[in-house]
Amino acid sequence: MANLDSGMNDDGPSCSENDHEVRDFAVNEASCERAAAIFRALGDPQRLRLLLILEAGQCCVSEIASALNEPLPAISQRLRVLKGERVVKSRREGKHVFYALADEHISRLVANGVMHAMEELS
Amino acid sequence: MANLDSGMNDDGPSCSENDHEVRDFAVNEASCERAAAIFRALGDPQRLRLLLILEAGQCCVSEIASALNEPLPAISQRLRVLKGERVVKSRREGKHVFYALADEHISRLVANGVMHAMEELS
DNA sequence: CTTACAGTTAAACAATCTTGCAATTGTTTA
DNA sequence: TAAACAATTGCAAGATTGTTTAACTGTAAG
Repeated sequence: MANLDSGMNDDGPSCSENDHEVRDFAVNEASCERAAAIFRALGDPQRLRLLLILEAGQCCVSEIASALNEPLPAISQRLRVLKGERVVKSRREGKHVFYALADEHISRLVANGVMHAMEELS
Repeated sequence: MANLDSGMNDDGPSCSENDHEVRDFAVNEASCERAAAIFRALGDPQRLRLLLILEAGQCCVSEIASALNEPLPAISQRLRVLKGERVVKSRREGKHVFYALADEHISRLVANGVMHAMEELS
């Protein structure tokens, strides 16, 4: 990552552009796209509410729908978006499809975001 | 944090609705809105690139613009969005306006998101 | 096979967001 | 005060997103 504090001139950019930076650039480029896609998926109150339910354990679609008191297709759509970004994973069991957060990393991201918000608002 | 593996019944909902949950509901309601707003602000590749620059230290608008090789008004707009959600803060110093990440919490959120993406893509 | 239940998908419409360019504000220096 | 530089704002065009209703698929039970 760039070191902004050093090498700050009055005229030029403070962000040096050496080999290391250039090498990292491609990585960051792809990572930014991916990270932004995840953040975008989390960036909706309704989807986030849904994720908070999954934070407590896996759920099937109709359970989520009744917990959030919303029509089932709406929930299914949101889950589709979340699954498209691999924020949640699903598993069919008989008639039911169970959804869960994709991994611990996502779980932590959600928890951190909401906790930050809660601290702010407290 | 929730334990996903345990507490799953065959018939009933896995998400219990006891007093504790109900009490937390109002808090979560507001927190979701706020957290989603933050995530939404982070959910754009261009804004995230900008934030990665700030991750390394404060910068003025024209520095950011030249580092990202983009027109200054575009950067200013993005900063406005980010500041609107209190993801960044600004400080005027003479002709220049310096921007920085709002706090450590935001910094960690950004770093975690991008690191997750990098690991995924590695 | 048919009924009922669980979930997904499609299409249309509204709403929101992003961007680019031009004009404007604010700040310093001559 | 005028000129130059730094940054912000306004506005229109275009793209993305979210929501809703209805139709469709898949699965188990009668």
